[in-house]
Amino acid sequence: MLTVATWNVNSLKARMERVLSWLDRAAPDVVCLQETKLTDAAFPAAAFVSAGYESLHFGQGQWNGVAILSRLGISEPARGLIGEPGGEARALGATCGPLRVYSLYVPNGRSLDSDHYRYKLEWMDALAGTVSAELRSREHLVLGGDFNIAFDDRDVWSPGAFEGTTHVSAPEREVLERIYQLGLTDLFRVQHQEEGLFTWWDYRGGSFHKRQGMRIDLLIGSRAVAENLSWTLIDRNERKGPGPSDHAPVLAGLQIG
DNA sequence: ATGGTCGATGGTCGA
Repeated sequence: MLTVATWNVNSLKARMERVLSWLDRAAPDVVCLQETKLTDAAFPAAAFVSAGYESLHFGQGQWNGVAILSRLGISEPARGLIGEPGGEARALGATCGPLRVYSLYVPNGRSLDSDHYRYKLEWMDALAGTVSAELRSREHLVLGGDFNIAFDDRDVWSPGAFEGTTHVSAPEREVLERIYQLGLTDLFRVQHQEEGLFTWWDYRGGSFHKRQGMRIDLLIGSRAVAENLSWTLIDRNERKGPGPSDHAPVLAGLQIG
């Protein structure tokens, strides 16, 4: 059994204590982290070594920043996507044992009429191209990330509340569908079909306790990964207690390796 | 419910 996970930590500096205790408890083999908000120089690689993980980090400080932790070795780093717009630290690829892994922090989009929304769609185009290229040589591909897209209405607490906003617009859902059509699967959704299973809750207004969230953090696997999927879960407990990220980790168990 | 919260900052902005 091989466990992969993704978690938007919303500042690794602010979250490090929780991340280390979660690693100890959840014992994942490969972890994709997003929003580290660190420079590469400030990334706490030594602390992860002490916890048993090799790591790669692609950061810029202040905003964005993605990392991969691995207990299965880590090699062949890819910083950024093929033809990626923006030049921000939002995508990091690595080979971890039998898996080719990407940690992804998709642009938020802000609003449907903003340049940042167009940037989001262009960024997703670059992701589709990169995935397509990776699939030519890799059988076992896993994308873990904060996609900032709720693929269908089951993935938001109130479809009415999201009308006219980002995360649910048809172009966003279509570009994610294009990635699925390359042969990839939303690993959590294939096992859990009900509505109201979320990975992100706004800090404001007690959203978590009101169960008002979105499912935007995804583990997406190629066919060879999906065929060997054993279990998936959202670690809701990590959204509780003092000093949580606004995102919960998502985990998957694979019968690989 | 456009934010009453966070985290980057050290003004406000981004989510």
